[in-house]
Amino acid sequence: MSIRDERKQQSRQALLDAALKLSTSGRSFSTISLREIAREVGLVPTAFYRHFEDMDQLGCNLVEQVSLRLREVILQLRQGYFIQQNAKTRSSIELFFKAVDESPQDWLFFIAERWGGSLAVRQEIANEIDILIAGLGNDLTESTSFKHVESAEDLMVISTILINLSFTWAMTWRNMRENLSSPQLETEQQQYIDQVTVQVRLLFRGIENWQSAE
Amino acid sequence: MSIRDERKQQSRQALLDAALKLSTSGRSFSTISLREIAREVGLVPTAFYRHFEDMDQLGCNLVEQVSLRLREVILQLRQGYFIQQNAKTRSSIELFFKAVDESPQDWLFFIAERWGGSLAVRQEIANEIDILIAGLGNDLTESTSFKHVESAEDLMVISTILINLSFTWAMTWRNMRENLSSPQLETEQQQYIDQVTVQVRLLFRGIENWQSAE
DNA sequence: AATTTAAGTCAACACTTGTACACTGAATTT
DNA sequence: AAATTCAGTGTACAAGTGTTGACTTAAATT
Repeated sequence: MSIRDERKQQSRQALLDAALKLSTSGRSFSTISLREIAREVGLVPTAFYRHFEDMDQLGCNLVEQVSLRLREVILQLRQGYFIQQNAKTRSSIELFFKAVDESPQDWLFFIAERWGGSLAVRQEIANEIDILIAGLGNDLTESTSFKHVESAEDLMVISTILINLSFTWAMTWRNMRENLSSPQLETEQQQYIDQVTVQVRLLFRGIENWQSAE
Repeated sequence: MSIRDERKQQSRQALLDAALKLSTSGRSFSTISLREIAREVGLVPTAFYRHFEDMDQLGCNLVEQVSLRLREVILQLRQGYFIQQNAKTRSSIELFFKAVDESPQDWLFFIAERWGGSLAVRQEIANEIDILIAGLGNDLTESTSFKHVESAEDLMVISTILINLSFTWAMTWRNMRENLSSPQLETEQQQYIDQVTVQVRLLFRGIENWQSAE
């Protein structure tokens, strides 16, 4: 890549990073301005247009980028769970929250903007969620624990539940960090992990006793 | 109530209604302005301050009002389900979507602003969701289907799952209406009702086979 | 070495925004 | 009947917004 292209790429990435940072610091993507992003990066407002047509386009590109990272993380979580035979539900959930804490901005942006103010961004996220659900659904197909579930559709249903609930878990988890001080936080977090563990166990209990097309 | 108070109340309600309308027409609450709301109502911008300190306060009052209506609807759904003995899951879900279609703005606002741009609104909604969960949880305690579940906490977990999932259902339902044309819409909706029915049956299958504190 | 390309700059525009302040006039109270 | 209250008006201002067009200047191409 030429020097010029490389520098352009850097600026472009800086704009995306700034947008992600600003739209996950208490406000939402649709309330931050083109000028704010440029200012954050140290560029003049008009330079924005050298990289994106408008905020919507930046938003869509940001979703794409964030989605790629989330897919990677979720993939690892899936493998961690399905590969080891004696997988404990609780430790998997702990890993999930660890993943959320390692890149909270990705999760916050993705989940908050799912029903957020920009139509273009919403649609992009909807597509991406379909892919996430399909991916997890595929994993379930190959897992031994669900061999008795005959319908592939039913496995997609389970995947849908898990993905959607996981978004609520992630947001609730992050909200705790924002609202509680450090001594209280630890115990509340443990309690929440317990609670989510019960949620998942309950769900799996349903799958164990499931018969397709009843 | 005096004539003056009555008129004030009317204006106040008009402002709240306009805010709800504007923040559920493709954009979000934090992107609409005080002036837009006043314009929509037919008032001068500064008249806004006779009713609310700022947009955050209006937002909180709006959450309060919307919550009250949602609580009422959910209460009826709960009674409809628990009172009749031969309650069918599918018809209950149909009733749920009917409720969503009857006041879509309430659901859209409540769910979208749950992770939206205004901190004050977010906190108000969080409180309200806790109440919704507790209410449904109480109902479950009294239902014969769940007598075998000993721990009250476990019932709250079920309630939490149902409430959180229901929000996703409502939003997905509404999105279908926005993205599809009328011939396709009907069949897609039926399919989605089927899908959600499976989700709920799966969940209940889990509860049936549940044992607390395992 | 001369020319072209294009990321970033600069100044200026037409708008919208929240809010302060002094005002009007009908409903209320005295 | 006179005085008061207060929802709604009108003007004004400083600050922020998206977008325009003409510019610089270093990198890339010829």
